[in-house]
Amino acid sequence: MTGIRRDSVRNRARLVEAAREVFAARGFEATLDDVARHAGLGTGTAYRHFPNKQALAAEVLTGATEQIAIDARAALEIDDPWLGLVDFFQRNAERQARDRGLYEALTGLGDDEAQARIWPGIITAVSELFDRAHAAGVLRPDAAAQDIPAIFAMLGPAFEMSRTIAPDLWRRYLTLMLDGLRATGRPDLPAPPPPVESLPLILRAGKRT
Amino acid sequence: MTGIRRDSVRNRARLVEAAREVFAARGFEATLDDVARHAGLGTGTAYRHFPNKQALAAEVLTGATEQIAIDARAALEIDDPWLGLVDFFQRNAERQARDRGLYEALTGLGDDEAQARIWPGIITAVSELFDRAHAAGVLRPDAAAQDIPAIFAMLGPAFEMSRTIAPDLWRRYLTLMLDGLRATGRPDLPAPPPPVESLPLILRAGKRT
DNA sequence: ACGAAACGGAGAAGCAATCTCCGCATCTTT
DNA sequence: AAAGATGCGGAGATTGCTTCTCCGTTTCGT
Repeated sequence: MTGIRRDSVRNRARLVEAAREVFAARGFEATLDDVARHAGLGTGTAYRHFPNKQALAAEVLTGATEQIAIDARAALEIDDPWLGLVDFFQRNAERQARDRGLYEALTGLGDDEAQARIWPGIITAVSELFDRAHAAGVLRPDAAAQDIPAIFAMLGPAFEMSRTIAPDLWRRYLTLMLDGLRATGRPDLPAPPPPVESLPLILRAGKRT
Repeated sequence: MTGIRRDSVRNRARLVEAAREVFAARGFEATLDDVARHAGLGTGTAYRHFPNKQALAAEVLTGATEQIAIDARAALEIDDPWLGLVDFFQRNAERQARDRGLYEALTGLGDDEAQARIWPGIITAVSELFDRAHAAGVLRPDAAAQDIPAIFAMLGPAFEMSRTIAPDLWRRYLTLMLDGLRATGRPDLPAPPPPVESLPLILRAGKRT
């Protein structure tokens, strides 16, 4: 009887690491072949360790996604309700700006179950941030927690620009939107926020069929 | 010698009309076959009248794109500098919300020459709107004309949501961003606006290679 | 040194879009 | 009304991917 081969274990780890880098840089459009090559391994090896791209992606994203809800809770520790909100958005935007795969997983382009699993937790956690800010009167009264996925979706193009133009450019546009969210005597927002049931649709919007 | 056949002329017109509808609804991902079928014609007919999809798209977009610069000039007729700016954004967003093909043509996903042809005119026209608003002190001082394409790019996801959730939803997020642009004692924007030379890159960002 | 396990990468298989081809239908002209 | 020219239709050839398999060769563990 033979034991577990050391090279096999090492190659699996290399694949995961390569996938992390490749998906972050190019999103899920990258092929498993791309990942394998980047890991210095053959295609066959990639397919022996993972049945398909989704499986590998799932492995890579676990943790990255949990982090989001953790961040939301951390933001609640910050005393100033406004700064807490800003902190949440900045932390998460920062990650997504660096990781295209993460952005795609959170908004529509990745796989569906992942989204369904992740967002409810985020919304719940962030709703508290919103409630607190509303109570303190620092957030415009007509802003709602349902606006969060929409805001992240809109940041997507800003992340892309950041990649090609200047790494920090997204901060400019996030600030613009956050300033729009502030409560300082401006007109009411037109149109109600999207209904909660349509959250999945918000995220799917833009997904090319 | 034979004259021009009437059915041929009519079919060409039908194709253009069908293309207008199909591209508006589904963007340029639609195939020429799709357009032909929607026109009630065969694929071959489509390819006889237009060498390829781009040619048809060009025909459909002429006019729609000129309209934008016209709108910008019209907005200058409005006395209130702020309202003029809002008017410009709203008119254009409205068109793009209804016409996915137009949005794609203006931002990165369409064909490149079209963009190069259109944007300079827009920027020039809108720069005046910005200058006027800056002079009146109604626009945050650190906002620049280069931010316009970026803002439109970010509205893209909002347009998609509007299509699937509520037709007016984009107004909510446009207002959010415009409110962020307003001059009412808020912190400076981080990161400078993208340099003018990088405008094409801004629009290309998000274009999948 | 031997057998089991894993590797590599060419290429099979599948898929989707673009575009061609030619027998058939429809027009215009006389 | 007949004839020739022109346009139509849509099946399928072509092209360009990506996904995934297969098996001769290499590397590992005992």
